[in-house]
Amino acid sequence: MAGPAFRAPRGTRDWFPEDLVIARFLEETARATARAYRYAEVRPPLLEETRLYTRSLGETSDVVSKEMFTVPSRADEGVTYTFRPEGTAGVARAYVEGGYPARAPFQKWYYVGPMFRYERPQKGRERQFTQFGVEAFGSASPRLDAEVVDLACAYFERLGLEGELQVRLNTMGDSADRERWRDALAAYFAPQLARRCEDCRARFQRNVFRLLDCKVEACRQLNASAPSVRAALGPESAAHFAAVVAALQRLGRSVVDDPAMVRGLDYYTRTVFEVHFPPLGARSALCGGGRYDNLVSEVGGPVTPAVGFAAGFTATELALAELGRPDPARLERFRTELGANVYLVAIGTEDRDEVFRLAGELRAAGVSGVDLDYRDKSSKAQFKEADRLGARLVVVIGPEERSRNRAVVRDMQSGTEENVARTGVVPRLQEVLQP
RNA sequence: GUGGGUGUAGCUCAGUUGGUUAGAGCACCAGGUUGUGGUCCUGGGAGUCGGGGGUUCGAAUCCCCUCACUCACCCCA
Repeated sequence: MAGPAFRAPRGTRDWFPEDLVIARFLEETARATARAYRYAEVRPPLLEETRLYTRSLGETSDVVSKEMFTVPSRADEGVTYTFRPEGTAGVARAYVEGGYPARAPFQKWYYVGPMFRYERPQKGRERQFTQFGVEAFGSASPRLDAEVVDLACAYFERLGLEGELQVRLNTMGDSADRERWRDALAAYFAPQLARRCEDCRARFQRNVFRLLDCKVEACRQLNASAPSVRAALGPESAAHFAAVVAALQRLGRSVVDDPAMVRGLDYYTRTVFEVHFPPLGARSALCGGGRYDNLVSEVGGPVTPAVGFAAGFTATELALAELGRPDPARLERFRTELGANVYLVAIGTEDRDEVFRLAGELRAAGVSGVDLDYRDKSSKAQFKEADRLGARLVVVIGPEERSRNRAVVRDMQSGTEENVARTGVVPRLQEVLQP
């Protein structure tokens, strides 16, 4: 056979029913966790005007400079749209456009859905991937930062990654602090560029903060005495950071203070954090987030403090698979839905119409997972199919049953059969499947 | 964008120093006598060996190109 004529675009994949078992687990756990903290779902479009991203994420960010899926507008010359590479900018735009700043400024929202980045695919990274994110608008309280971090942790715990989660926390300061820090870093790094790696020299032009998380050993040593953001913090930012740590402690969350952690997007202010699962080694980061007090005003709204995070399903799914979590029993519910509850078997060709009619009655009565054979299989093969689909019950109708207006109901687990009146089949099945 | 690895049945793979009709396991389908699953047995369908070109009497096997996938770097979820 020749290869398929069409393939899914590079970096994308098809989610087949059996793959959706884990995807739905991730998604429904996300919804349940968000609900526990009273975050409500929001669904902005998958595309936004390109300039929303160049404006909010920063022209020099990698995402904007080389990873956007952009399409032209057919109507407006010069306007382009971009498939969302992340969720926060679009949600912030929707928050403003929906009029929330004036009528109900405090909002706790979450979203689950696909994001797109034009990158070279590799392990744990795709061009289309799903993110679960939360955004809380309208409060600068450090307790809200703590709640968001706590929610992120709770999510991973509910997924089965409990026990060894690590929260790494840092602050980027407010705008003024950040400027001071940037200048200090530039002044410190400039004279040592010759001794640093090529990537660092490139980063120096693009984003000085990024030199801090270089992995090259020589660079790391040079980083050890780099000016800390803490020295550049004004009293308010310093107090905020301390209050976030304290609030997290009140929730029983201890954090790792990581002054070298910086995030790639321009909109972060003050709190930034990542949740890691150290047993995963190099790829231990499960989610990232932080506070973005300037973003809402950046996209046209009034100055509005906000904080949030986003977790990628790809990395999380990988983590779960590598660790053999969660317990398979917890996925059983999703897997069961792929199979049948009731399978109807027709003995002879002339019984098929009656079986088909019964299927209609059962579905109309609200019984779920009702299926039957459509491929003219032998009765034996029909039973085999029922077994493969995990049917709890099989209803058999043959010439004998039809002539006497009866049907046989077989319990596939015990193997016991009972002969019931044809009119009693629906109530009987409802009764058995009820508990 | 830069580098490495891999491409043989639906899936996981084998295929000896290039030698006749390319194999296994799983999966799938059908049987193992009259209307019944899970085990077992038998049989079956299915691959232009990623694609193209070259070397050779002969290529899945050697060479070149190309595509795809994959891993790493950059960056990130």
